[in-house]
Amino acid sequence: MFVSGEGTILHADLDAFYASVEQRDDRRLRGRPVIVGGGVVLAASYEAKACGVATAMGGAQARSLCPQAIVVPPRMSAYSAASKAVFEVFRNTTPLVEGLSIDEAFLDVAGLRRIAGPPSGIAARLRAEVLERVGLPITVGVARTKFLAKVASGVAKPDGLLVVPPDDELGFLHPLAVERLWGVGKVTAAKLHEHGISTVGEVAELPEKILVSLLGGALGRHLHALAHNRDPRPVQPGRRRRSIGSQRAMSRRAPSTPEAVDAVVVALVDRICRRLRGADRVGRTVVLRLRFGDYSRVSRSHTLPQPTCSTEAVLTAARALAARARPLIDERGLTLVGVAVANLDDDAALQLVLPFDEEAGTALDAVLDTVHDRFGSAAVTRAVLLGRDPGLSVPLLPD
DNA sequence: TCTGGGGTCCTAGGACCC
DNA sequence: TCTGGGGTCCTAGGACCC
Repeated sequence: MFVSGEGTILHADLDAFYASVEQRDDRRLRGRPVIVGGGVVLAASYEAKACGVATAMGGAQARSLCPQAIVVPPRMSAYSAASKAVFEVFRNTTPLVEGLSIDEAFLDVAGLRRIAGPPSGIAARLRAEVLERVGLPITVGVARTKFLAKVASGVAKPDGLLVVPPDDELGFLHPLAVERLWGVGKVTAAKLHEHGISTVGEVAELPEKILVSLLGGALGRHLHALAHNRDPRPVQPGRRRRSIGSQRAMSRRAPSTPEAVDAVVVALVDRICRRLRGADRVGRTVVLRLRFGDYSRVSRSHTLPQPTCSTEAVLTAARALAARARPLIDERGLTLVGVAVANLDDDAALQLVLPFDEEAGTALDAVLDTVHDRFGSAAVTRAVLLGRDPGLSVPLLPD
């Protein structure tokens, strides 16, 4: 495939997102090392990163590396609002926006050349606009493929813009460390290092078969393709979330009695189901995730016959899973509980059609009983009855 | 130095079906 | 006496990402 001119895919990535929001909102933090989060580092400003502080690092280690750092508690609603504002700037640039997380997205600007000029100019204006409207620094990578655009923004960070010239993509890519490849983490990097492979170019020299035998089918083929700069994935604006979950750390000191675990499970399920209803989503699989004192983890899951966003239905399943895991909890000591609902369905409204017999005065009660059983009491109060004959159709409108 | 909270995707085995 | 080939769904675990 030959494409002339610059690539048309932008990867836009906010720099040290949470920390940048804190610096934006409190001028005393500007230019100084900032750590967001106490127990572990959720985000570190570039001044803190210069001391060696990294995301997900334990708080004690971070403070010893950077004693002068200012530690602030996270303000999730502020980050969420900032993210919304940034994504609005993205969508003003092009409708083809694929969000990857709260702070990064792909933008396809292929169709904009006539009205907005070349991608490098669009990218420069995008950065200026995010800074002006939201007050946050953002790095943009521009390339012909998503993968390369993401690599480019990673290399250009912080507060940078990097356009990968289409006629020298491999020249840009091959000298990079394998860790730059999307999908190569600690474990995979270690396996590659064992075989004397440390750059992308060295990965490219390996036959696909060898990579597959080393890393498994999907990852082997994926890395082989990426190392040769093959990435046909289009920017997908419509991507939807596939699971919604919530988790909470448990105190090591307090014993995780069944009652204590249940209280956490109830709170998590309540939060998740509110989010499900708020997003007009329903799910079928309930997953319980546990982490223990020895850092081992397990998950237990159960798939329901019908998708639901009902707190009661999800809670019943989650409680049963917790009961199954009880022996492990007693044995290893609980440090984290998570619940997730997966197998999400896009349907905004569910329809339930039941036989309706006008003669029998209990027909409506029977329908509402069924609605209650399947979707919970909130659905009953929202059920709108439509139609008469031969069935009664009840569209359920979640929150 | 022991660690948050939110996700994605892949693998592998077993049940079950034709 | 011992057994094909294909598929789907579910469960559990693991690696990885921000």
